[in-house]
Amino acid sequence: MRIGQLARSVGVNTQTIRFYEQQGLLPPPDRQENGYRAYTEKHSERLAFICRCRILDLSLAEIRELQRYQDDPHQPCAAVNTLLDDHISHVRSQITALQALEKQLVSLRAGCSDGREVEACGVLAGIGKGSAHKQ
Amino acid sequence: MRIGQLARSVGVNTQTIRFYEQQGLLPPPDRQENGYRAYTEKHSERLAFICRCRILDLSLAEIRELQRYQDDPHQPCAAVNTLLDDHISHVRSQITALQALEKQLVSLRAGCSDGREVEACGVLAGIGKGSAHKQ
DNA sequence: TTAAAACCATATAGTCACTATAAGGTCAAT
DNA sequence: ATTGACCTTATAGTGACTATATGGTTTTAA
Repeated sequence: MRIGQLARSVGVNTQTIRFYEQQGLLPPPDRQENGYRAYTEKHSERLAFICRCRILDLSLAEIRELQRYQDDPHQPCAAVNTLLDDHISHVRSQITALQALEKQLVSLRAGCSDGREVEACGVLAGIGKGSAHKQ
Repeated sequence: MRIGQLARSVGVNTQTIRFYEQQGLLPPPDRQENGYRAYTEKHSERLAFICRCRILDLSLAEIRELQRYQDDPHQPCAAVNTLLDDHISHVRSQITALQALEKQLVSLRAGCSDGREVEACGVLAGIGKGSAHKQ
């Protein structure tokens, strides 16, 4: 299978596949006589795994770690669970931060309705005062 | 005021201030005889405004836009409100996406408890199957 | 047969908002 | 005289790609 076919079948673009190879996430495939990359079903599965991890918003470093577990399957799986638990708390704290942000933005927005001049705009005035320091 | 004092007073680091200058967010200050940047109160206010916008997670491009409104205060402020409304919907869709992601991760995590070998791990198996395509 | 299109290759630069490093000049205090 | 804190510029690194440039190969159509 050439790179274009693999890309279409998994739904990524070809540069991304080369990028994953360069990053050590996808093993370098054999080459055809003309130098084209020749992929096998194994590559396709590995790439699909990477894509599903990315959908779960795992970083490439986390994916590399999961791959090390896959490649040595007789370890205890506690580390995998820990990785996922950490990722879940990461996602949760992102959600919390964004919800606080949303509240702030909505209250700022409530300070102005259209039809004024910028000079009298409650939104710009609202940003202009208040604390500039992060927590 | 020199760059270090400004940085301390607003709570950013000096490179960030130079970066904002280079990006056109902070006007280039006059220089002392030795070439050191000499900031005024205006700069301090402008920098504080930028910081508050960044806390609200506005992009540098959005901040540049807001500054254009500040610098020409006799326009209608509808554009400011629109910018903020767009930003609020952006934040909301981030929240929604992360909540869906959290659900997915939690259900994946439920598929395994510790004490197994990686080979039998429900988490890795769970990532290994399912769709790899983004919507 | 030839020419266009679709494909493949590598290398390099750009995105965003910084942060870090290198290499050096200036100033106050010891 | 030298240490340390400050300032300067320029350049590279972060993460996960995406885009561009330049050129070779293969397939398809006129």
